[in-house]
Amino acid sequence: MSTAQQRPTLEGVAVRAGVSRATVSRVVNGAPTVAAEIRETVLRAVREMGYVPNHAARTLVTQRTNSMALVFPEAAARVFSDNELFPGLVQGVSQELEAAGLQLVLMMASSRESHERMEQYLMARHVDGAMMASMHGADPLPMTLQRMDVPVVVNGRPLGSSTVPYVDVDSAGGAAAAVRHLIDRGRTRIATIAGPQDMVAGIDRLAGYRDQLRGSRRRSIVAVGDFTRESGEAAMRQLLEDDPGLDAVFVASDLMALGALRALAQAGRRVPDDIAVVGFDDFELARYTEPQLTTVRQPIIELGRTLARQLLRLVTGEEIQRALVLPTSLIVRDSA
Amino acid sequence: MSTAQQRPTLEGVAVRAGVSRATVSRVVNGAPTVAAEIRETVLRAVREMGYVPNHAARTLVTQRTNSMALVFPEAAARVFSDNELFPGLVQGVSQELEAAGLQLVLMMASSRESHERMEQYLMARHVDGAMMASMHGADPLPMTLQRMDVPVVVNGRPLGSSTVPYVDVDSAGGAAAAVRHLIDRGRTRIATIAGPQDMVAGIDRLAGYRDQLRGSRRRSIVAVGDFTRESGEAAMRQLLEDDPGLDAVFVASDLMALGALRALAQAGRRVPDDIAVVGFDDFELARYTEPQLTTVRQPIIELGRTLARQLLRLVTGEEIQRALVLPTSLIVRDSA
DNA sequence: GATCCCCGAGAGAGCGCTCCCTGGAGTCAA
DNA sequence: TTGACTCCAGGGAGCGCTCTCTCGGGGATC
Repeated sequence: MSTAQQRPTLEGVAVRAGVSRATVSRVVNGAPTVAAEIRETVLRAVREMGYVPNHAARTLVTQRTNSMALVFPEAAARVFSDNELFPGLVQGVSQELEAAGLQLVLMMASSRESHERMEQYLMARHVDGAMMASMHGADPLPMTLQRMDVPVVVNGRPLGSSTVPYVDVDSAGGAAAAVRHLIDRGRTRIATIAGPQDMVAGIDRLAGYRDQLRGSRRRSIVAVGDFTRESGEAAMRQLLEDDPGLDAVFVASDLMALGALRALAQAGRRVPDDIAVVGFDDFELARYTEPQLTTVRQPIIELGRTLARQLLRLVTGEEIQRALVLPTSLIVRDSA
Repeated sequence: MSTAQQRPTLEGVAVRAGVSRATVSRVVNGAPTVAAEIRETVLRAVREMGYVPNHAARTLVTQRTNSMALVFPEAAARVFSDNELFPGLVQGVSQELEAAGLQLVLMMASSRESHERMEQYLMARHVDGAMMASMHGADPLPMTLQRMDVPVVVNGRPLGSSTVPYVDVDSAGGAAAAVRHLIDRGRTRIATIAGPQDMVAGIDRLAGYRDQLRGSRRRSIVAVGDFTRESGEAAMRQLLEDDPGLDAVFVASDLMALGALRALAQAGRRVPDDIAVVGFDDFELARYTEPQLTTVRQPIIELGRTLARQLLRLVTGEEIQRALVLPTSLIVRDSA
């Protein structure tokens, strides 16, 4: 029943324009060695017939697929923080690829075996390159791909030894800025609720806090959470108990800051009057807390774009810096 | 410098296994007409050489690309509510496609011209089918694709006349359930803060509220917002002013409910004691409000899966229901 | 006016795969 | 034993495109 929309081919256009297939190909691909008159004729035929090149045929001979993969390995999407960052990242990547005329293939592994399928797929060069996001732990896949000459860029400094190029945000710098802000506001006893110490973000944010505090000859007061609200609440209670004289806390994620805010409210401490609070991430909900949360913003869309741009360079064989670190910025609202 | 990883081809495997190309093809594609012994030999060769079929070559002859597009037309990603739903939708779609061995091509239009590029791309059958999400207004693209025999399914009941199959969530039912819950709790003067009336979600949620209220012979009290927190806050203030005797409000989005909560706090009304509040969406932040928000949840991952499943059926030529509506469910927390 | 170039168009091979068609070998009934 | 038939493997065409190579013709040069 289907109308069998016979798509026009190069051949068809060639016949209509009264030239050879090769000439049409030249025109379509913008080769300079075509007489203006003939080019016009061909373009008209292309327009009239609604010709669009067959992607598969082109890929078959050029060996380029004109598409890039964005990979989220292994149930990454479970974590709320990933979910929050996901849209921005995709948007950034998407913008950049679109500008380059490339397609985005999204791959989310949901199980161990799909992880293997992904590996196969990428190794088989079904895409021209891959970006890997939300790397938890030390996934060997990026290195494997690199060894097989598949261009790959990862999001976030890889843990362990790795020579894969990456793009990250300046977690340490952001944390330092947050602490500096607290110091500037005259706070003297500044604690932190750190993130898990097996994740780069957790490690770097704590390091930034420590460095800045050390620089100003104050002692650090540390509790560790796991980036969830509950853990933030518990950590805050602990801190209050350990050191009731606190007048500020830098919390390594907005979600934990939310928990901290609640613990503080329950303890009857006013924010920011009694205790100043700074978060990290600038999640949407940071604007909806009471008081609104001062926090560190990551340039998430820019991160996506940079990821894509680096991959593009890699694919075209340009030299790239292995590490690219994007600046974070302190968003001052009401909580500090 | 590149090691020029000569990927093995069917031919190579055939030589190694001492059979013809056609036979290898049969084995790889699981044709039943191959002797067990030969199959084994071939499979061994495949394994040893790490053979993976060339996707482009296969597509060229079969005319199937083994990939589906998920399309977000025109700057959809601007809206927070889309951002919140985006990850779940993608996850659902992705799960289902992965199970079917298909790839997901994500397309986000960022401008008018990219909208055209998308149209070209889809019409050129670079994918086997398309899912369109976040349809704002009455985009003609789905109908155009349908006319060109490109399988397409949209998310959300299309406004205007359209014969394109869609999957939606039961907004009206959810709203009705929310109102019923309020009635059951003994509330008598139940207002609503509706969403924009040029969006299906806004329309349907208001309709559900009205129907349920009419059924119980109560009068409806309506304010209209635009799904933002600010509009929710303003609308709540308005309602309070218009009808100080309110004892419940159904808010058509969690974000607006957040605003309403704030307005109520400022007006010194206690929730849920003085006024009960029910939201809609079950965004993550609904769990972090004070008090925690009772709200209507949409099965967002399931929505994604269903979207993909419907498209799969469409592509394989099965008959499908044009409209599929997934149930919503009331999540009772503390605000009502 | 003959020779040499160079520019621009066409011919043709082939990318890796599927699938139709052919044909050989084996099976079974007559 | 033979013919009809089945079963299964191979041959080969061709999907739509790119790209190299070839070749024709017009202008410049002597």
